[in-house]
Amino acid sequence: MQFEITVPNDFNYQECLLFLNRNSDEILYSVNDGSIERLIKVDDQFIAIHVKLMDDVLIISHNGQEALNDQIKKYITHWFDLSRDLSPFYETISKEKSLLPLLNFRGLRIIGIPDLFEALCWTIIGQQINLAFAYKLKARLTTAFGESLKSDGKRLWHFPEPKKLLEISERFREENQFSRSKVKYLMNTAEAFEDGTISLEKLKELQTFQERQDLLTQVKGIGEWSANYALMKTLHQPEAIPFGDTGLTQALFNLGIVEDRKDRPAIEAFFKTVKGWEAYTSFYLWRSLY
DNA sequence: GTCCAGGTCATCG
DNA sequence: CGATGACATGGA
Repeated sequence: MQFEITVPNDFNYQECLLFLNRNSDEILYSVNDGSIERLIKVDDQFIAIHVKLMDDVLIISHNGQEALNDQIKKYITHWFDLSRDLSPFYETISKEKSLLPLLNFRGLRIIGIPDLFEALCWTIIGQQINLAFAYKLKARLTTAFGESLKSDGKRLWHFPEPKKLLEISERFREENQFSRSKVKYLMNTAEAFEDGTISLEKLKELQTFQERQDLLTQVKGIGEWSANYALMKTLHQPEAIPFGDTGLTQALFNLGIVEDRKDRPAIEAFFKTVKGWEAYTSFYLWRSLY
């Protein structure tokens, strides 16, 4: 099955691919010759999708029923944040001299994580270790507990369901170099999904950013950084700022926006100048690091 | 060996 | 409250 998505203004496929391709240990999708493959879950079914760009149109092919086209389109739209008008963002950063370098990445969109559970687990995996190692850990966790499907001779992987992560054993932890706290936090999160404390629906029902952050940080292991990261990547909340992020503070320092990377008030003051576009500014600041 | 990495929690004063 | 140490391990 195949269908098309017309891309919006200010969409740069190459910039998005560059982000997707930043680590070769990524296991949840693959990028080859400008096309992307991924195993996604829609309507409780696992569907292998293939995305490429031709003449400003995204061509989506998949191995599911035609009836799923709408939901798959929704998934892609969320993943690449295609429904956002970025022109006000570029206006905003154009007014800040220190942010002009970010205009080089015009057309880059926040690459989302449509699955809330995956997003939260990814934040836990990434806490306090370097990204390269984090990708390795994610791959180990996924191949041990995730779902997979063979498509064109290649195995595609889907992040584990909450229930599966409750099976993590001490032996797995040791053999795969997870710290005790990471495993504890992952299982806390899995439990919160299993018992209904946290769900995407519940999160969406809450009206304010603060309420949403509070719900997520109820889980031991999800702190401010993790909650805000998930709100940025899964709910596309424009005001989400990953405070405490080392990459973010590094980028702010590099651009001469803060002198002291730990100066939280200075960082908060800076973000007031990009109000409504805090998440996008953060994402572009990360982009400025490579 | 040292330092840091897309943090978080518990425990102080 | 804000500060501080523990946690845990790969990679530069």
